Amino acid sequence: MQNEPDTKRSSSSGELAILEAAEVLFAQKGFDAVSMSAIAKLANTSKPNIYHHFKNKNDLYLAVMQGAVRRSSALLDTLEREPGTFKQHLTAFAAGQLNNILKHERSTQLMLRETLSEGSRYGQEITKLAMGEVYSRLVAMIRQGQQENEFRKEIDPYLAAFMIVSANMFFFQAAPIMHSIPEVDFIDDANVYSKGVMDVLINGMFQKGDGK
Amino acid sequence: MQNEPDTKRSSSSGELAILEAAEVLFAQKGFDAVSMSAIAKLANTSKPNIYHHFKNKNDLYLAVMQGAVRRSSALLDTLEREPGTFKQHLTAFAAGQLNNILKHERSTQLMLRETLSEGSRYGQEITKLAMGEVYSRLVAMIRQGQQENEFRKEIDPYLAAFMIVSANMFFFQAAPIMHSIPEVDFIDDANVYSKGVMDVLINGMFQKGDGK
DNA sequence: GTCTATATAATGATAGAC
DNA sequence: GTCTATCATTATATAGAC
Repeated sequence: MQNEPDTKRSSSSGELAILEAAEVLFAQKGFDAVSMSAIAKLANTSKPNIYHHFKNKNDLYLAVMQGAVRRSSALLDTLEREPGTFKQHLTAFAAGQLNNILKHERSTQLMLRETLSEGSRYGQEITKLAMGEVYSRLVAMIRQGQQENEFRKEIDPYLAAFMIVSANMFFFQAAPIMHSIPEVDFIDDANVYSKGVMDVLINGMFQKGDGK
Repeated sequence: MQNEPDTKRSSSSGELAILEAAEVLFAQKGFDAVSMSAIAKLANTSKPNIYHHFKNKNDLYLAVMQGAVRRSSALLDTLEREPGTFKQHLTAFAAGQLNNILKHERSTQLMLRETLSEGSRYGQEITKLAMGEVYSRLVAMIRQGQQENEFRKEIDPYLAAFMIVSANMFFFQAAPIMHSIPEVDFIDDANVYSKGVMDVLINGMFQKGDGK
């Protein structure tokens, strides 16, 4: 029934099809622009069947968000222990997170939508958790770099981490409108982009002799 | 104030109230989540009166977008000719654009929404124009810095400009969910943020002796 | 230009058969 | 679990009076 296991759902076969269809449509058009009929149609089922699995439209949306975020943060763990120097570590993490974003573009789109909706459907809390996870790891890495005297200590690690997340998120978000600018070639290759970004950022944070 | 250049509408008194109300609501909740009744109520008028001034909901939305973008890009001109060194110039421009974003938050919210909507209401074209204007100016400035041997020549000016725009846009977008993190203080002051960001970026692009 | 009243279609959600 | 049929509500949009 539609009771609430706090982290997970039963995920029967029909339920999965509904969830998948809903995720596609919610990511594409946003919560209000998607009708239950459209979801039912894409999931090859009927509207009442959706209501059999989910209490209402909000409940369905929440389930979609939770699934999306859970999938996104899973891959993050594999990036935690990377070999190499400190700078390589940070660079690899940033590139991995960007690839993660692009791999789960529907989840990302959903999360970005939430940040723009003010009186939100508590999906904003979920977004905060997901982004906060990435964010706090980045902050910790940069702090460590400062303690090892690799990075300038006057730099706010929260701000530096924010710049990395910002570059990754906005890459995803602006890609559709950047593709039409012919001189911009980095937008076609996330690895090229990430390398270029981290080159500037790490160089900018780097502890060196000459003054600024 | 409402002197109409060329392609603009009459902007009678009632029309302005409708446009303003629509902009507020569209920015807050998005196109589909806003009803004509709600707009009429906020504008202190009736629904049929909106249809007297605008052909349909899409037409109203387009008018809102155009007005928003026109207002945003107007202030940009004043930033073009800033005194000081090259680095000061770039820093001032970036800070000015961020202030511009925050000053016209409804316009910005509308534009960001457009980037997330795929089969969009041709408002995406408008967004591209508005962002492209800022973007191309930044690219030109960075290029000039490279020609004057102030910035490293191996850096893609398009990518560097993108990083600045990205930092500014995402600052605006993520502010709501960053405010709850107590250690993050830069989010409360756009000038502090912009200064920190440009410090890292300019330092990262700076041409200096030691290799990377 | 602005309104009341209304047409028409689509929405979220339910009842109840199988 | 899945469906057909239907509810009440709300949406966009129009007709026509003033």
